[in-house]
Amino acid sequence: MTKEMREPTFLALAALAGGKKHGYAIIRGVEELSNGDVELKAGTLYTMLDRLVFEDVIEAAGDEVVDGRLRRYYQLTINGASILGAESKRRMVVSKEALRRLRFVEGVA
Amino acid sequence: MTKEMREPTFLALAALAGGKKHGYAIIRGVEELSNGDVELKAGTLYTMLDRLVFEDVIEAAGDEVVDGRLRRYYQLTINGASILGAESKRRMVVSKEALRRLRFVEGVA
DNA sequence: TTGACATACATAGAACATCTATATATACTC
DNA sequence: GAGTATATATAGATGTTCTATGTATGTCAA
Repeated sequence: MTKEMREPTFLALAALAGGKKHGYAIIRGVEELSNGDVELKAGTLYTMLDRLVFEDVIEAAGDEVVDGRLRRYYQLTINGASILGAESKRRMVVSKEALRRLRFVEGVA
Repeated sequence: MTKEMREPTFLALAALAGGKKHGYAIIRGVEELSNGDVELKAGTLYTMLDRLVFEDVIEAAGDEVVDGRLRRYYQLTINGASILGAESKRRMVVSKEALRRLRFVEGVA
């Protein structure tokens, strides 16, 4: 099967879909995208960024120093944007179908 | 954060949204739901079923013997249907937003 | 009749992303 | 001086999934 993309990864990539961001901004972006109910952990994020760079899904997009603190920017690669697009579409199709089926069962949705 | 629901679990619950199914039928259902690109492994499924019963997301729905082979049926609980509904809606919102953002960046989607 | 494949359930151990916890450091506010 | 926000980083624990294997029946083709 196509390897599973886990939720925190999907949300981080979705956060980057709006343009380049540094790590901490991705954490904020994920929080915003999920209406506050997903708080990406720092430990998860920085490990993930290394992995995604290695997999050519994202790439470094310049460093910056603001208030004496380093900001390391990242952006989607072409490949990464394509992967995120495909994953988003796949998720929409399955989610829609799940909701459709639930409505046949009872008034759950 | 709300605990992550992993992809195989989501697909299995979506397969059950259409009504009760036995284990092997869930594997087929997931394959169908994903247009053949996700093959839920037997080891994953039977472990998962035990876990989901324990968590009150699904429940046993009767055993049957067909051609000398046991079929153990499962169905969503009220709780499980509600969880699946919420998860599906959440996924749709995020996926839609990701696609919207990608279109602003370039013609990827 | 042997071999392959579909059906059907089950368990043990490995792999791996995420989580918890911790560390470092600056700036602002109470 | 304590707490919170910003910002990155690493070590170790957790837990779902994966790989591999086992058992067993029925069907179809070589």
